[in-house]
Amino acid sequence: MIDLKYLQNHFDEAAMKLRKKGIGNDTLQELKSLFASLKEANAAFESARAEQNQMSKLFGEYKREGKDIAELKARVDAKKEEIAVLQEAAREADAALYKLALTIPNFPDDTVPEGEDENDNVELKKVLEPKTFDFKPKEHWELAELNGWIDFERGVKLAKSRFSVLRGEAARLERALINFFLDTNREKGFEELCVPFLNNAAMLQGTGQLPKFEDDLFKIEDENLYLIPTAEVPLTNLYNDEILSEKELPVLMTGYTPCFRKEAGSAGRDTRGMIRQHQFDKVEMVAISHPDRSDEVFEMMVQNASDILTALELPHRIVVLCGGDLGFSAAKTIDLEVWLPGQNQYREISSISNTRDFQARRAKIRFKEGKKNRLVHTLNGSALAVGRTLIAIMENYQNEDGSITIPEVLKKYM
RNA sequence: GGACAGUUGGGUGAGUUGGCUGAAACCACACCCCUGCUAAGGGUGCAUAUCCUAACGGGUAUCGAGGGUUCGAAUCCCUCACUGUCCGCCA
Repeated sequence: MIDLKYLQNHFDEAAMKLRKKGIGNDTLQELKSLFASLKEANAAFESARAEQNQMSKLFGEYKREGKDIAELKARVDAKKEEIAVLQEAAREADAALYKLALTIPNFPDDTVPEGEDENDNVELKKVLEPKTFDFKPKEHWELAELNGWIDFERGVKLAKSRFSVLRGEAARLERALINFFLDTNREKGFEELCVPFLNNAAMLQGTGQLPKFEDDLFKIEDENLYLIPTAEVPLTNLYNDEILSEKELPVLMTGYTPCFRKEAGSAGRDTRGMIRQHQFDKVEMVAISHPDRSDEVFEMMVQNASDILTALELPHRIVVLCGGDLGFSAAKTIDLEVWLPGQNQYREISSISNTRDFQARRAKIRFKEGKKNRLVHTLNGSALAVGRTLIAIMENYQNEDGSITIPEVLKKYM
């Protein structure tokens, strides 16, 4: 959630920032006035309640001294009626404010380029040159079929479309990648965690998936639980409603989880192959950082993800997302896009974001700075998306006969 | 799933004949003093959120969550959640 006081005191600045994300002034004006209404309603309620509390105290004294309480009781009863109305008004103001506030995206950093969509993202650099093939490289689904690696049909039978089954070497390679990613992250100082794959609504709200993106989530019937769309949710919310000590920062965490997404807005996109599935494996990095040092942590995370791709000898490029392509919670996002020779294009394989204090405010993650509590910064990033790495390996390591060479660094995991 | 017990501040843990307890005590933590060496002692501060104030300070809310009784609830009642133990089932 954005800082409402900042919105109140620096409206024009705030509005300018959110324009990058396509939020209009009207919405912000409404938010600002809801905030003002809440403050007003609260003030009225609280002062009335203060009077009541005052009288209640007197009540005790009167009784002890044996005074007549009839008149006092009449007064306090009248006050109570007044309070009931004020309290209800304050509650409504609160509900109205948060209903809107929770749907407002984070402010983009000033360094985020302007732009509408992914076409306006800015490439920062390329790492490793795409390899040239002396034959026409195949796409991963052709290779999957040739090698019997992915069983799309039976995945659909077991669940529904956009589910698939990895078989044999592919399943082993998937597992090898998970281990390789986790080991690498651990060596960089990330603590490895194994977390629940179902999280409750409060946690999903903490990281920003709820209330606005409920349609993208798989929900468990009759339970207040959702399948996680990313390990960012459990890892970040590990410290939900907690106050850390300053010396614990930064908290660096990594974990492997499957991720579940309805891909509701992506009907028709990437229907062929394994690029966009309802369930995919991912190894995630999450950092809880001191707010003054989150930029360094961010750089480190980008570097780490890039290093992993380099170790796998996979050509990739590093792209900074423009305002229009930035996710809801992110202040800044850098994507790593891996080269897919079969598709002849770069495709996203990692997305690393600094959410600044946006998630911290929602999830109430703070740290003690001296005597005061201050919101932390939270960051998350894939290192890496496992299924897409598998695809990248298939396409980049393919041989003319359709066989696939196992990358050197993975051999010890196979 | 059944039975019983519990849920208080960073931790342990008092408080359950309703008001003087937002919360004793101890531990941890921070700062200061003394002392001096593989220690110890003394002092002060220390829940969260929010509002008012230049500040001092004060208001409001929160003792698992929500609701109720009452002038007034951590304390009484109801519902739910969670934890523990025993039983059942189970990887």
